Amino acid sequence: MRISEIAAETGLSIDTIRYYEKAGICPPISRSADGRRLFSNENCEWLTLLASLRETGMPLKEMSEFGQLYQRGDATVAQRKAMLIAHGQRLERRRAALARCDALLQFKIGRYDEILGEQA
Amino acid sequence: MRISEIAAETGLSIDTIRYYEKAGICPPISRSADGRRLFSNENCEWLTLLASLRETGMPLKEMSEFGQLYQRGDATVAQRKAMLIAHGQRLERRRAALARCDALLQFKIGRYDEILGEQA
DNA sequence: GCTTGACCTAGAGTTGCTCCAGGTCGCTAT
DNA sequence: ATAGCGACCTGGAGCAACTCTAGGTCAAGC
Repeated sequence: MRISEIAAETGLSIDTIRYYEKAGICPPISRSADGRRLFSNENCEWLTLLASLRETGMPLKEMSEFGQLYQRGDATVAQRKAMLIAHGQRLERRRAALARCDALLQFKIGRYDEILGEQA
Repeated sequence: MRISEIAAETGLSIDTIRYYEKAGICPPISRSADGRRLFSNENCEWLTLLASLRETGMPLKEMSEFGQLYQRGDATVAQRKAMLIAHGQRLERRRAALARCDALLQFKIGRYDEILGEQA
């Protein structure tokens, strides 16, 4: 697949994908004869996972660490599982922050509606 | 209140609070005789709101715009309401991203457990 | 054969912090 | 008194994670 297809598939920007490759956050991507990136299915799945982890707050350093472990095979499964569980806790904290903010928004919007009611 | 108390209250770092004041993202804070910041209750509530909006992905530019509107009084209530509603939609998208990532984590962890079962 | 569009690279710019060096002030213990 | 401590101050450097720009290659369609 071409880079534009991967961008559409993963939601990452083309620049971000190139940046991830250069910084070693995803594995090196194979190239066509004229130097363009050609993504395998495995590349695509990997970037989809990375996009989801990143979108929910995993730092790049941790993402590349996860990639290193993956490359070392099944011996690192327990470590990888621990990383994903830790990330799950991050999700939980984010969910709580969203809920708190939502409550605050509802409260504020309610007060705005009162003011708008008086003005009318 | 002192800056360390505001940091504890809002979850923002002391550096971030100073940065917000310098960048005009929060209103200027009054000072004690020897130059230390003294936060009013209103300052504290405002920073609490900003912290919650920021934590859930509102850009700083939008936050200061919201502050500008607030300063212009009740005439801007409708605009401010629209901004908060738009932010509520951002919350919704974030919630969906968290849920997708959570599903992915559960799936991956399940597969890791299978591998770990075989290894045992 | 020339233009168009998708790709390439290197490098500069942006956002939003975070950290550091060097300095002030008020308080306590010697 | 003074020496040290802790909480604060400023200006500016450093950093993470993109995002954009300039200048270039190449294949395909008109």
